[in-house]
Amino acid sequence: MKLSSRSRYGLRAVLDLALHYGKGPLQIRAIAAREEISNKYLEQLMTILKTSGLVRSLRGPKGGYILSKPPDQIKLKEVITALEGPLFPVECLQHPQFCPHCAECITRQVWADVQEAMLGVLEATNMQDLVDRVKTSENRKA
Amino acid sequence: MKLSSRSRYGLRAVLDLALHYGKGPLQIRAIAAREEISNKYLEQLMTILKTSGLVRSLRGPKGGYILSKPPDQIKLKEVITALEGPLFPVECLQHPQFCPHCAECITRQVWADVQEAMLGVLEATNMQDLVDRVKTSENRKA
DNA sequence: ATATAGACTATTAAAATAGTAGGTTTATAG
DNA sequence: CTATAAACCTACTATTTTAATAGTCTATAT
Repeated sequence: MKLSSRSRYGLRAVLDLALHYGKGPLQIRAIAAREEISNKYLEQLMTILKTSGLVRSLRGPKGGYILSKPPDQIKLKEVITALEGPLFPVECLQHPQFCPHCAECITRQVWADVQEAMLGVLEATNMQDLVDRVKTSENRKA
Repeated sequence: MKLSSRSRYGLRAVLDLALHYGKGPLQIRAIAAREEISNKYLEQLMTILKTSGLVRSLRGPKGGYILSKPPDQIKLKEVITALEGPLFPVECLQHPQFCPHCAECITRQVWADVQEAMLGVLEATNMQDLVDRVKTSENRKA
């Protein structure tokens, strides 16, 4: 029941982009350095995020990546789903035919409750919320 | 972010034991047949549950497994933790030294929120709750 | 032109997962 | 006392996923 590094790194990269929203593109190299992720691995994550439509890329010198929407319009759920795939704790919630017991399975209801609890958090929070948290935490420090 | 089959099967096995609580031991063969799990694989799961103290075993003919406490004293969290290991969506929540950014990491707070939401469900529900749900769902059918 | 930066394709080492196989021990029923 | 039922124990294995790494190709700003 662990999240992949893909999602951990990816969310940090998106937060980095959100912190720079409106200030031009960020390069992989810069993000990777700040977040201490391998250049090449981050490249793959950015490709995933680009395919999902969350970020846009600009090629060539002075290129890089930008968010395709303002941070307050990006729910965490979108980011994590893009990176991690559909957020089902068990296969049978997504594909009932996966298990012949689905119709009457009581444990399946439990997993539905768990899923709902998780999604509740990820739908209630957007990238701007995280940006704000970063800024207040930086003020506290200063 | 998927639960292992270990946990899915294991919880179903524990629920099976809970449904028969007080009526003597259940054999692996019987549980495996009802839940459509391989005998040998279920055997491993029962060993895990036994090591964690959730079930007790009786050897020899007419032996089998029983819950070591009444169903209303077994929270789902105990069962899942026994099978799945500690329920941390990211390593750095459990071991802050895992990542050098932990102190100031805002995404880490998100994962803490997600964890709290999940654990909320798993701590609020016990095995007797599931037994009750099975019984009401059976009554509805009849 | 040329340097910069993303895009694409392939490979890989390590770990986890979901089993399978087969023999050993223990307790009970007859 | 002996046959048998059942848990117990050790080992193996095929598959998948993960987290990268490597190298080449393409677009573009200056």
